[in-house]
Amino acid sequence: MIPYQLQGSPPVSRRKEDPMDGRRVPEQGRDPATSGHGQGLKTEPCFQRDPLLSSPGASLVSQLLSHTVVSRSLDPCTLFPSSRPVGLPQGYELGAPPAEGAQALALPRTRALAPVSGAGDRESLSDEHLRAKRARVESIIQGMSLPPTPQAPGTGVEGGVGQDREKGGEMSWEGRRKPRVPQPQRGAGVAGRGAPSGGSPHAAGCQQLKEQLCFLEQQLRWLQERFSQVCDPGDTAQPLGGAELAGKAGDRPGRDGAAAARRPHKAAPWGSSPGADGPEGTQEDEGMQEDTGGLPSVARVLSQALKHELAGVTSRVVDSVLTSVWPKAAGHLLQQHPGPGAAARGEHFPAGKCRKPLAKSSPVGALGSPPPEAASLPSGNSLDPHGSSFSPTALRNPHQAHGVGYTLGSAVPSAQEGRLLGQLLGYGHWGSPPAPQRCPPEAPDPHWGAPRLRPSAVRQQRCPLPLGPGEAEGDGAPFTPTHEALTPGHLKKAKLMFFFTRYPSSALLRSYFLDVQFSRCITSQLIKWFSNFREFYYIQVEKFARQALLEGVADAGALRVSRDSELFRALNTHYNKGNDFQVPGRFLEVASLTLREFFSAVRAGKDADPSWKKPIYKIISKLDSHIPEVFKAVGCSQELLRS
DNA sequence: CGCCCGCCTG
DNA sequence: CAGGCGGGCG
Repeated sequence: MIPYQLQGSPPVSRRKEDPMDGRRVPEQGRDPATSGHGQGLKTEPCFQRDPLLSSPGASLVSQLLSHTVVSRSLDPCTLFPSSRPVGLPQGYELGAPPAEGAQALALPRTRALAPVSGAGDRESLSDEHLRAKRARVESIIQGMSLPPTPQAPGTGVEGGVGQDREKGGEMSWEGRRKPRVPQPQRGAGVAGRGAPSGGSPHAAGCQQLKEQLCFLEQQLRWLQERFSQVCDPGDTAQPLGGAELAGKAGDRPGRDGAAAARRPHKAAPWGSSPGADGPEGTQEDEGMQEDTGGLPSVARVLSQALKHELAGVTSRVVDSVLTSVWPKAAGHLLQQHPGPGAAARGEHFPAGKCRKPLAKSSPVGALGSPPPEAASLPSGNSLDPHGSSFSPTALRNPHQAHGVGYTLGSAVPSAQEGRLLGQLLGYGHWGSPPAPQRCPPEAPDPHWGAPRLRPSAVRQQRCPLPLGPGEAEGDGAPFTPTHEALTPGHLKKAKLMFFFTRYPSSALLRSYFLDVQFSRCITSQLIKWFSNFREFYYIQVEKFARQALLEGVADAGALRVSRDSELFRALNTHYNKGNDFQVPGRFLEVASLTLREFFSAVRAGKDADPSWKKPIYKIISKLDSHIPEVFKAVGCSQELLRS
């Protein structure tokens, strides 16, 4: 009726927001060197600016070890007793074969925790092992996340850094990103940049691993958290069906209920009032309360199983990292897997103007470059939503640390890592069989990530340790064909990706949907999807912004999107139905900013201008962050459906 | 001209 | 979500 006429009527045809002039603005975020297209397009070499990477391979490891400022109670020395990073005296078997290497490192830690140095009864030490391994992963991740810090293993710097991290959540969002942004190519005089920019060979791999680890850790904790919620007797009187619960926990009152319980106030729709926040803070490591004698046997079993699996996987991840980060030690083992998988998948690119095989340009890698304009963020208080057990660094880094465009070699981290990580996340099947994989055959990987995504596995109550012969690889062909059309699984994946990127370029899409036979049609569809996602997103945000305004909110800065806010729930249920994915904190920041922008704009009456949203879109378009490589996992799309 | 964005409609 | 449309950009 009216609509049509309005639409056509020239006068003030509604609000004809034109696409932002910076059309390619979105690309900006992807192009580390520039914010437009100015100079460097695919300038691979230039991006290796990450401070951490700028140090020679050897010292890289040193840093990993020396920066071991573990969260509370963990003493670096405990983790790495005699192993002195820098010199690495009697070559602490860092490069030792995977499994063993891990053990070697783990033991000391274990001993520290349990004087019962008895390496015999592993069963009873499982917990310690788990913790130890987790601690190690954390420390490594944290270490990698930390600034270059001149080779000062045990200097006081550590302490300072550590504390800083503690406050990580308080640093302003822009403050965290900004630093690296302005950095031109050739290291300016920035202090931290002192380190030479050597060891670029492993740089790429390292960066990716770092990034993936961060992401991985988040997901792991997420899993654990959810797991414990499921098993927690107190968590509503849900029948201990563990498995089934897991699947629904998300939508159902189960989780939300629990959350609500923790935060009764259920603040205003637009978010919780400042100060009154500390989301997961309370139940911190609910997972830590583990073996509480209270857990029903079934739960206990599940708990144990999960712990064991976690331990194993964690251990492997660590090995993987060490191996990649410190190839020298890894001996021949290392072999810079340029990703045969990548090559193999490259063929998926149809003719036309498809980008070159991932092998080089990797628009993806170029991604994550921190938006220069991030400064525009009015966001005063940056949040780190969950000041909980999460190591702040782990949370704040995945999106900024990756910053520099690494990725020169394989855009795909190496089928191996991809696999491991992917499986950890439950994206179990892999179409990339090639992977020269070094994963120990006995690796329980195949089952990993299953706990929640594949209830059946849990239900069977497989024996804790290794793999349950039951469904070994059995289900489904390991080969994922390249789809001609987009499937529901792809849609789901796209939605999750939206949490990282609102304005993906077609190139990026192509690089993340490797199991799809791209065509103009497919590409358009994907782009359309994101367009739709955006539409929904902006509509929601605007709605809440207006609501906040009506409710008398005065300061835009008070607006915040927390995991408890209605807005978040609205968005989450649309992009993350089932709630089986931990929404990256960064998304909350972006959403918060969007909310504030809308709020301010509306309050200022700018909405009178037909294209008042344009500026906002422009801002938001610059906030895309790098999408975890895991999403490239072939089969990921399919697996997602099952969850 | 193709690509993509955003809006609107179904 | 998908179509269709107008529109800006390279």
